[in-house]
Amino acid sequence: MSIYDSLNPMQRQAVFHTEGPLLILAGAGSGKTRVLTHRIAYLIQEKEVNPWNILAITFTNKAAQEMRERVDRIAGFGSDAIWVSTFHSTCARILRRHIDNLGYDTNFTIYDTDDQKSVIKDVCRRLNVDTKIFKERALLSQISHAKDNLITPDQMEMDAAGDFNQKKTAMVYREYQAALRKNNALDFDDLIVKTVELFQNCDRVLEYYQERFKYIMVDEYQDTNYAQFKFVSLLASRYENLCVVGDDDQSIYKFRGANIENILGYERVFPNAAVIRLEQNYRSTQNILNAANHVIANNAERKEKTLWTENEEGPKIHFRQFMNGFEEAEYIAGEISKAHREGLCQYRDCAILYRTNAQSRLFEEKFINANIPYKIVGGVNFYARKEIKDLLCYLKTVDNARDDLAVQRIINVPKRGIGATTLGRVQDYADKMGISLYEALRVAEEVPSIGRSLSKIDGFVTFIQMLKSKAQAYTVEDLLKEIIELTGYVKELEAEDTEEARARIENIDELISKTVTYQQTMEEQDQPATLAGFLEEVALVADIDTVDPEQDYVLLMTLHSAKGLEFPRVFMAGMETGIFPSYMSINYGDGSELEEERRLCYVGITRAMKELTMTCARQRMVRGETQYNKVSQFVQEIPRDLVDLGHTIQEKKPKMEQVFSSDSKYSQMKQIFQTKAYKPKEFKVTKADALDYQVGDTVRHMKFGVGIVKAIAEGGRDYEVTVDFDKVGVKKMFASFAKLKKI
DNA sequence: TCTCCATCGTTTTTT
DNA sequence: ACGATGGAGA
Repeated sequence: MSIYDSLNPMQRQAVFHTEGPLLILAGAGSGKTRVLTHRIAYLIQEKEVNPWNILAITFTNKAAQEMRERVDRIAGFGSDAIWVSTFHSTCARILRRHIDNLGYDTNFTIYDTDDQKSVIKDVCRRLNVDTKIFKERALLSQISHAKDNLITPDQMEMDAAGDFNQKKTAMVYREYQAALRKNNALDFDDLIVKTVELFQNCDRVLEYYQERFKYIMVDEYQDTNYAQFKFVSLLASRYENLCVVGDDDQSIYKFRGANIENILGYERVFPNAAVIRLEQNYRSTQNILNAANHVIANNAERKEKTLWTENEEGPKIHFRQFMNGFEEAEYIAGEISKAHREGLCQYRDCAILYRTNAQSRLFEEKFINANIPYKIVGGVNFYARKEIKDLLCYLKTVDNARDDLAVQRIINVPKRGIGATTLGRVQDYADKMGISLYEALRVAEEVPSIGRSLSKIDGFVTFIQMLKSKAQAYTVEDLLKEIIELTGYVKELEAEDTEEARARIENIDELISKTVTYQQTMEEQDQPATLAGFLEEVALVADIDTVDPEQDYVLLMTLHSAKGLEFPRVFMAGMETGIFPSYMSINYGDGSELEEERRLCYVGITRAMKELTMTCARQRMVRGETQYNKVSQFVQEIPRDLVDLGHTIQEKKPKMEQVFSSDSKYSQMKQIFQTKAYKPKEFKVTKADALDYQVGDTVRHMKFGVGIVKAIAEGGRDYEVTVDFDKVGVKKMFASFAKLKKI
């Protein structure tokens, strides 16, 4: 009896086929993660491959972590030497060691979307490009697409020929790249592009990694772009042990440059590739799978296949139409509440999937009302919050003073009386001398007509220099705390004394605890905890990575975020024409967009294991105006006999008392909602009648660990508890946020 | 230099 | 509806 006996014949074939290129076409729920983990175990145990020689690329950090854990469980040991991570993290790691070959510093900064926008804006201003005609967004997306396809500014300009607009874009692209280089920064796409460039320019480096990664696996291959394809094929070109797993029906990132040709043309690129299909689904009931199969069959551009299952038939797909979005949300909240009360499911068994992030709001309202714990994935990134970005920019400046953007952001935060005029003068001087902004600040006395601002600038420079000198000896945590202390950032917020300010302080505490976690993880892995490492990790996390499977909450997310996940109970909300499929895919494009939406729908349906509910509203507020939408065509594509329609339309006659009670509840709720907007990740309960701990008790906090309660103060809607933690010292927090447990 | 207010556009999805 | 942006006034 071996661990491989539990696999079906196809899965076993895939596991045992270790040499040479292999394409696994894995339908939804066909156990591909199982195949990948067993394959890694097989390589290590039976083929005696050194774990060190294995590279596995996953779509998210969360998937990477899960894969490592599962390999650990079946292979027992050695899994920590396997390199499992996302494309972006993998490339960042390689570049941190070798990017000096391309003339960058190895402590480069990674720019997020906001940073990119600032750079583009600046570039347009310098080039006199009118951003009313050339939208920053459009420019960025064109640049990004060029990078996805490894097109350089020069090439873009050549391709433009006589096209004026295209030429202008190429110009902006070139200038944008120059600005990034000057700041010693890379954007997300650059991580891949520069790694490919590195491989192409430095044979030695390429050879090293080719030898190192003798066995390569890529998950979610249908969503790779050309640059990523180039990256893996360069790596694999020596041994050709490249195993890719994907499903063309689940390709949903074309808008991000994913090239479906990568998977469809795999056999052309690797003529000796073996192809294995996994078509047995182990996840969903027959009804759910049938529905999915019928929907996806409407797509013309696909590899024909039909998933089947031996699972039970299961309940029908529930479909409900409501008068408006409120009732829709209320219904779903009610259903989850009921099922939980009756012990049919835990909260974490349920997920609500929608097309756009904006749709999460209604659910948030109703969930607070119904006291259901939930977590919203996506939306505004934690690290994109103002207070977080400010502090991170301090860290960035300490780490890489060439990052002008970071310096610009913090130079007058908190207010130091250094305004736009002064900054402009220094910037001009820096440009003229060809030095970075920070260097110019250091020699500010040489800047013409700088006047009284000089002393203020000197103060700032001294401050940063002081931090820099401490950075070597300090942990990231200490450094961050020092910055907070000396800038008075938190003090300023405390003085504001608003709900909003308190929420920001909460976020800052969260950031501190993230530095602690980082330190711990690095120590566990026996790696040095560096400032650059922390900043990199922070830049490359997706919100979905922070989902904790141990915690019992309902997950709310977009269909895109749900890729790769599964839930016993799935609710697909907003099944309306114009919402899903989005109006963009209907009005623009050539129909391929609509097919992508349909694949998205297919992904959604196949997330469900036991029960699937689709809902829609007749009337919906979108961007402040009321829309009347028809039922989504995707719903119509499911055969009638698979669907349970409930009792016609869910018409709810509002009773007087309901109007009143819900009204007052709504205003109550709205208050909470506003504070929550800064802390949407945690479920907030209303003030507990009594806390089950008191001053002097020992309590445990999820992140800060064990500590002793020093004080409890009445604070309006909530208790403010002061705790002295063993690890992180004294903290003040709100009882309902902190969820302290007496021990 | 900072703060307040009006105007504008934005949204489909994300590493 | 909402946030970002830019202009005007203090």
